[in-house]
Amino acid sequence: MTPNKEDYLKMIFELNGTYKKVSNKEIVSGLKVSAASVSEMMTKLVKGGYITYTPYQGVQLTETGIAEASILIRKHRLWEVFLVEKLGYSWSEVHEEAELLEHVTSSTLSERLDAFLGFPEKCPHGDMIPKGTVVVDETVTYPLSALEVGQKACLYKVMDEKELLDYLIELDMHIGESFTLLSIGSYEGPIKIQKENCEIVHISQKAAQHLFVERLA
Amino acid sequence: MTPNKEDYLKMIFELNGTYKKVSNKEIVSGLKVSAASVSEMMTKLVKGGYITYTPYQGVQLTETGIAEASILIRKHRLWEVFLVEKLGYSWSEVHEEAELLEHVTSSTLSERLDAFLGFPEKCPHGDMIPKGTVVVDETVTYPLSALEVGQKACLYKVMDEKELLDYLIELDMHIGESFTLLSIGSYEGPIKIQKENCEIVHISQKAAQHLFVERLA
DNA sequence: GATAAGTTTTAGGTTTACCTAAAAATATTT
DNA sequence: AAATATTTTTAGGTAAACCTAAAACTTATC
Repeated sequence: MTPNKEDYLKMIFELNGTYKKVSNKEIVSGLKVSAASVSEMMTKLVKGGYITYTPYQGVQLTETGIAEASILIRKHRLWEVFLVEKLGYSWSEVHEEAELLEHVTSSTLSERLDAFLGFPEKCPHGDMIPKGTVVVDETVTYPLSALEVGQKACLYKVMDEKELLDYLIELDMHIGESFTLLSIGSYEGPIKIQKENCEIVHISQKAAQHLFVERLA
Repeated sequence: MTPNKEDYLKMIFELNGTYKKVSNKEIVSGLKVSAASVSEMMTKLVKGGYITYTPYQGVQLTETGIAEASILIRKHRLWEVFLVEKLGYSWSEVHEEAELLEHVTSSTLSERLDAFLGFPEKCPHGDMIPKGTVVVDETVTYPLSALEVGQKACLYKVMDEKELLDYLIELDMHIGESFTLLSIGSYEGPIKIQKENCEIVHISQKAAQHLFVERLA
């Protein structure tokens, strides 16, 4: 897919480069490029003032870097809302399309799109849509796998990964849906939850690690 | 802007490469790249089977080339409709945005966009939107500059060029608008036309060469 | 603390777009 | 037809992404 500077910045952002150092290794697996390419790009991003770099330690976004990444993420998420709400895409299909659209979106276009969509707060996966270049505080969430039995929670966001999204559609689970954790299987067995309509759903441990929930009273 | 193969094909199409040979020179000015670059790209397009090339004579699109170009033009024009009708752009602003969007539009996306827009027939500049890969016959039009005094005509399409489009907005002229030609100034003087609301408009000869009209009875 | 394992960097090369400048081919003018 | 002008091609180079393989550095293990 040939990521460019913008993609690197976004990846660093997604790996929490806003508040901690991110290793080259993480970027390598995130973008599926060679370690050499990452190393080379980090040098360029330092020159551009987007990141600070401690060799062998990792990179962290500067203010400029955070702003750049936020703008891109904003565009990405606005397109996702558009694709789902206006064009009838399912939320598991939108990521790849948005990935391409984001890079050719002028600021004028993103502002008008935002207005057209009625200034949405969140993308279809439940992530906040940054306003301007300001990074929005995300709600405190936990992986579903970290909950205790009996805890009531609400599905808040989902890692943006096609297979996982398809799996959720199969399970008929949606963002914003509340449920109570019934039991956690041993030996990697599935987690059992009960939805508000009393339906019982079995979720693999692996998926549970990528589903983020808000604890409810 | 760094045109790629798709842009070259589209440019050849727009220079009527469907039914006649197009010179390198024309492509040079159309895409604002060096003659060397055009020459190099033509070699590649021949290898890909998109064009036939007679050295020093010019290029012509093959069936494959026509199909590729039509798909791209379809995407371009659908985006233009979207930008004007849904996002409130004026028709003089949409070309550049659509130019970028068209390249990142999957066939799924273009089909869904088409449906969302209600299967429009024409883009905001009055050009037909190709359906699938089939090239649609364009209505027979003439440059406004070729009309005779007294002829009634209808503005059908406009060369997609920002300055010209802005000029038309200034003159309050719109696609589909009917008028009668009153007089043609000598010494490159303006052409005078009378709109249906009786308003009289003066159009420069230069603009008149880039405005295409349908003759009315 | 020495060895092994893992990570990052450097070195050297590829691709695909671009370019300028000069050579070759064609077209036009005298 | 010869000279001039225009257009196209070729030759040689740049830029920004990529890569593999080997060297350098850091961390973990024995």
